[in-house]
Amino acid sequence: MNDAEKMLLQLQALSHPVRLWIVAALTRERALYVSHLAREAGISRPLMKMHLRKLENAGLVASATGQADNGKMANFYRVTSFNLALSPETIAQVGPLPETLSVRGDSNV
Amino acid sequence: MNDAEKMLLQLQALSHPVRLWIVAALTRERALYVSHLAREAGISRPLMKMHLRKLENAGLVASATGQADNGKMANFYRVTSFNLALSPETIAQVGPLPETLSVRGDSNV
DNA sequence: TTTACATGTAATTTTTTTCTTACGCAATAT
DNA sequence: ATATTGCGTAAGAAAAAAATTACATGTAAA
Repeated sequence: MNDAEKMLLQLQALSHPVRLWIVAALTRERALYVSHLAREAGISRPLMKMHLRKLENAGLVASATGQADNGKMANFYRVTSFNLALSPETIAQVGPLPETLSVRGDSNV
Repeated sequence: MNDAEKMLLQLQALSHPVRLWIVAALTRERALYVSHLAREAGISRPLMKMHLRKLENAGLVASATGQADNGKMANFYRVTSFNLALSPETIAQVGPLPETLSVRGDSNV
């Protein structure tokens, strides 16, 4: 995966209100587990899991198994120390996205 | 519009390969008009217009009417000098998104 | 005048993403 | 034992985003 693809993946991961909230929550709380996050956010656990997966695929959060307050094993997430600088220059630098410049005929538009 | 909403709008605007390409192109070329951009990107003009509108709504590009090489009036776009720093800290700072914490009952999940 | 190229927009389809619901399994506490 | 709380996953509905297509207008050049 090149730089442009990675940047895109990170941007897509962060472009949702719930996922921004997750990052903020994990920044304040060090580590939280899935069910807990789902409750706090007011969404279902499967949905929370999907959001977390998206963030994890982009490398913005990481997961580990641990023990919750109540003794049950839980799936904890923490935020990674990413730093993404977005300016015209940094975007221009990463270069083209593969397959973005697909062959396509112009029409009467 | 608060900081969190603005950040989200910018993230959503940048989370698409074509729109990243547009920003890169406008960074290199100072200003380009819609039809020209559409041809270069290999997409239809209405679609290019939609992408540009999304970028413009986020304040990442700006438009102005001008004259193209061929004498025809054209709708030029240029990139603005935005600078968006994305890290756990900057995201945690912007605060909560309105209505993100909607009331919702837990179910058997 | 006809061709070419620029504009705008609306309606519709296609595709992707988001979200819900429902199932099953494991472990702890009552 | 039974309730509670954690986990995972898969199927399908709903919503949002992306993309196509088609129409209409204005102007410069051949």
